[in-house]
Amino acid sequence: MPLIEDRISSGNSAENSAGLMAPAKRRMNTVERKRQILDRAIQFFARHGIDGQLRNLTKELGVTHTLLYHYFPTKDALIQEVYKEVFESRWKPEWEELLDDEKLSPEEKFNAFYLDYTNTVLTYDFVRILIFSGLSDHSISDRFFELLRSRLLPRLIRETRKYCERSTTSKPTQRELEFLMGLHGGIFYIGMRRWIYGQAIYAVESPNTEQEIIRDRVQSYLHSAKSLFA
Amino acid sequence: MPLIEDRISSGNSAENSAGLMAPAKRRMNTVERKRQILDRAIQFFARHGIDGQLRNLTKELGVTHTLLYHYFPTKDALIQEVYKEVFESRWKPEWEELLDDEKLSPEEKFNAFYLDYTNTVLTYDFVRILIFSGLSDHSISDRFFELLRSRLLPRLIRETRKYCERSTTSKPTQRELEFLMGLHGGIFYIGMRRWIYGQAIYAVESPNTEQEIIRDRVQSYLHSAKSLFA
DNA sequence: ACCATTATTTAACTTTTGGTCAATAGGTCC
DNA sequence: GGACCTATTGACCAAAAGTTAAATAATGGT
Repeated sequence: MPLIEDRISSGNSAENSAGLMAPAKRRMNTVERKRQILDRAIQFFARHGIDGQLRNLTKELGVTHTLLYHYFPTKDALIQEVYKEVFESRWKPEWEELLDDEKLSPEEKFNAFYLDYTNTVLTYDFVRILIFSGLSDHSISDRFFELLRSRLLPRLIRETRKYCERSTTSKPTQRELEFLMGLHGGIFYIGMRRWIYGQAIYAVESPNTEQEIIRDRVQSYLHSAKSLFA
Repeated sequence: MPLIEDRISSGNSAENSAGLMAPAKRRMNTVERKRQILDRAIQFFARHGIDGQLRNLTKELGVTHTLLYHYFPTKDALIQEVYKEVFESRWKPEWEELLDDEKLSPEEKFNAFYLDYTNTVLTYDFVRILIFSGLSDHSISDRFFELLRSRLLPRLIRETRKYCERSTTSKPTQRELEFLMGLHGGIFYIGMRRWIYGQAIYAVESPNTEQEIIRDRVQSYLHSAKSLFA
């Protein structure tokens, strides 16, 4: 009985009543519906964690929870697809190209990389799902860090050394890596504060300030590296 | 039926069978048992999150899950007490005294503070429960950050300015605070990597290295502050 | 040694929740 | 308009998990 009301008052149905969209398709084609479910599921599990209930998720979609089983064999399968989707859609191969670009200075690379990294990775969905994953089975976080460790960190260390005018041949030391993780973690912490702790960060001055923050920190990191590893 | 076996094979009962402890008290006094439950609950919820099941928690204690209701009215009440306990037991008023100590240099204060902060706050229980709280109702994280914001950050900014030989009278600027959060977040990230992502950090060289890491970062922060806010 | 107290257990209830399956009905093709 | 396909639903199940109430059994005081 309450189902009908829920359907009317939620999701696309509401928008329909405003006359802004095409009338509600009672019946969607498979690929479209699956896409829709997956998109919602990402938001949903990012907000409620993997313990969120399927009935609540489908309520947002305006369908019955049993419909999920038409598209995904089990809840866990759905979650794995959410993980995969979030994970694969966020990692940018361009980052590696950027850091390898011969025309840019180390400083420019750091600034450009971390600005884009912030905008891509430090989103509500990604930060929360990454951490939910870390808290439970590590299934996302391990893969993500492996990419970080193998693809990005070596390049960042190399650029750091270039900036310090040191040889880039030898293997990164523990100390160099840890110092870099200080910068990296400090930037990730921006996402933590915003999406985990719910803090409003530089709400007013916004877009410009973010760039300034990153610039300050990158500047500090590189400059200090020079004196620390001289 | 399986209950009996569980009780025999788990918790203090097992230790008793080895003859190492006093014989199992079948019956504990109220305050002692409550303490024991709370301690276990902290570990338990830190590991499994607030969705961990009471039956599993009490299994670790070697008692029936219904016994919990003799000490706590509801699961949520237990969790609130866990939150309160973890929160109140970790905050050290001495930090404020340390940062106000006239005999120490800014650099010494930063090093001493963050070393102790790391050892006190960056523990398995605290980091995970803080984040579980942030992910759900913010009940701990808000209070913790309020203390941080009102008690610690102003002092840390003041010491930063002293180090830079600037006036300490005016209100901290957004930019100064953000730069400080870079240091702070980078250090908190050590706990994240260790207790959320399960990464082994400087496992071999251990205790000394931690100090070195913090020193490097503090050094970098203060030094850069001097040139950034000159 | 007995009694009152209360820590602890046993059994049972309720709600929640992932999952199944047969029935319904929207859409398309002829 | 009928037939076929399949998206979608409704009723239902079983296990999980929080909660309650009554029964049991240590313990401490007299």
